[in-house]
Amino acid sequence: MAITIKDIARKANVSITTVSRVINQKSEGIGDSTRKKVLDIIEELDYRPNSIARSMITKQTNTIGLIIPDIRNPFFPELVRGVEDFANQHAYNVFLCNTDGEPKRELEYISLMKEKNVDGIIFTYSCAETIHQLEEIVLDQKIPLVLLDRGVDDQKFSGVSIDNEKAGYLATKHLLDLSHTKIGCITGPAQFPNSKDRLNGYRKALKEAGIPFDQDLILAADFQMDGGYQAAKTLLAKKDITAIFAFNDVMAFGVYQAAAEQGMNIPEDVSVVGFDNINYNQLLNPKLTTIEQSVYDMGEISAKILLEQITQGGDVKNKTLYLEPSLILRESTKKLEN
Amino acid sequence: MAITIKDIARKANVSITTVSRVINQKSEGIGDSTRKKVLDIIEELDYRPNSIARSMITKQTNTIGLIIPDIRNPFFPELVRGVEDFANQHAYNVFLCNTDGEPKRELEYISLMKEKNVDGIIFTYSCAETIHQLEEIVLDQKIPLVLLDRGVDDQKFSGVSIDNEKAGYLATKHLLDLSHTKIGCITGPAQFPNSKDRLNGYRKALKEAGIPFDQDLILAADFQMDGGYQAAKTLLAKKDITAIFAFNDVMAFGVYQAAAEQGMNIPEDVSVVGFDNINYNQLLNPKLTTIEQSVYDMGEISAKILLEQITQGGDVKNKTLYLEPSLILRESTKKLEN
DNA sequence: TTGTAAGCGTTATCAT
DNA sequence: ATGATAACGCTTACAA
Repeated sequence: MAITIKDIARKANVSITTVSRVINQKSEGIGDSTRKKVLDIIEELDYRPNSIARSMITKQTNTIGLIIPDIRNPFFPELVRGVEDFANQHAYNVFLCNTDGEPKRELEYISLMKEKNVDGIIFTYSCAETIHQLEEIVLDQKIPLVLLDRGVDDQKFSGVSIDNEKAGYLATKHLLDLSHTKIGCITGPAQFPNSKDRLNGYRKALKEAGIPFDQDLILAADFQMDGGYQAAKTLLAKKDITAIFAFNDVMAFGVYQAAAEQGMNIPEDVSVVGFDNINYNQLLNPKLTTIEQSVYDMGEISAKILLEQITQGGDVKNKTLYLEPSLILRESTKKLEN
Repeated sequence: MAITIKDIARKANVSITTVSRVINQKSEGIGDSTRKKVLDIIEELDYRPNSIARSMITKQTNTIGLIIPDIRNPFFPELVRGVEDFANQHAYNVFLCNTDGEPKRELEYISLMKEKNVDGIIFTYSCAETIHQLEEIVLDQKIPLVLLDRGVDDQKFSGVSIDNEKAGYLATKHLLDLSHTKIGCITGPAQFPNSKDRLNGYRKALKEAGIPFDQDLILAADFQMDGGYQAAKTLLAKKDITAIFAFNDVMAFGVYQAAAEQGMNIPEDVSVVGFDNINYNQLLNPKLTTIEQSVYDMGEISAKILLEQITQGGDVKNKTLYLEPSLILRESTKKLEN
């Protein structure tokens, strides 16, 4: 049997109330000698208050839920770390949940987290439809929630994301500046807001340069390497494309594979721009030019916003933050010679 | 105010006991009509029992702690996923904790997990000393714990790991078979049991081949890319080394960098073997020959063992499992011409 | 088949 | 400055 506040009280000849007071550092009204006595006994017995019992009363668990598609996607470890570090610094623990982007599991985890009485949730969703149901589940119970990365709805929830449109614009502009005009695009799933926004940036850059938008140059994939590979194969085959903009680095890896298979060199035959700047991608040959998003920061900031909402309680205003993307120039893009 | 078992009871005109019974699916003694009535109301009000309150009584939280050095190390996402999947399938949630291998944080997290009343802990430690303190903290309270990956102590705790000695042997043997005799070794921190075991395998292979062991060929690093890079620089400079065995892939990446800097080609000038077979390393040029460990499986198995211990309660025998490593032949090793 | 009541380990309220 | 006691929301003997 674990040792409880009662044991401390008994051994110190005080009431459990007193013990509770010294544990919670109530400054008011405790004799110095009593405090010391209690503290000593706590130390001696190595007593730790049972946080479950505490939670019952305080309605706080010092726990947050972090729901993401898949930690194996190299984008997420950095993000998770940002969340966990900030949370831990503020005495919170984090439940990690992988949904694989399946709507059913997304909803299940949300429910589960509610059942476990987390103080708040950070959620990277995959399915737009989930968001609607979220409102029912979360909104009326006022459990703080911040949407992370995949599109953000600044009406109903707080959110953190990069400025995806700007990012799409930057990447495309870079290729245009290198005289490319036939720029293939491998997007994420069409319904993802982040994909839409990046594509908007792409169109904007094109329009600015007076180049017509060609739907045939756009292929949707799944943010996986093989998806990028398949899409690249199609793009490289059927069009006189001189550059490809992949909406994440992992898919850009697939482009590398497809190019190698077809005996095309990067960047001589085709320029490639990625997205995310995940670790170790500078090991690629040639090194990948890509869009950097401060993933760790995103995680940290989302945790910060969440904890603010938690501590401020009830009716805080939602807050949506957009981080600045930037272009990392490496070796996979090259001016088009003619 | 969230809705409780009382609300259900009141609305159904039954006692909370009855409600509790139908929630927990006690087969015994509940009238079909009552059950249906209660179920309907639960559905209607979308009631979920408060797991905190439940935990107070049952002494179970359906929660486990997973303590690792750093999720950003590409070895861990796969492992974490294995744990989380298995846990989730059995209605457990997992707290993710990153220690950066700092002994202080390792201990803190263990304590924290105890305070949060997790049902068990999966622990990848970094500091041998931590293990001693673990005994005090964990053993006398019989909180189930399984040691993962970094060395295993089959006396006091359960554990899951690959057969590191065999892995070291396999890698070294492969290089010996290719006629290499001057084989540099970049190990992990010297005190890590997994490093020691891998080195033992290296020695064993050498001995078998009748080649003397040379301590100067062995450099300890930190499992990070830069550590591998530094060590490789030293090794490549001072010795007529023709092959390097790095104790993880990330350090092998560092070897690639160092080799490139010194204008050495892999595998023509130096053969390289890695360890872990992390994702995307086949994107390296040349593709990395490495030791495969079934990381996902390790995670899954550790979760399985942990849950067994949890459900069997009290005095289960500790269980230590060693998985089989295997050599993945790719392009970074080559027969030594002479 | 159903209900009453005790109790889990805390904190919060109100006395003393 | 300290203590008695009622919660918190549930499960579980023990009754009925």
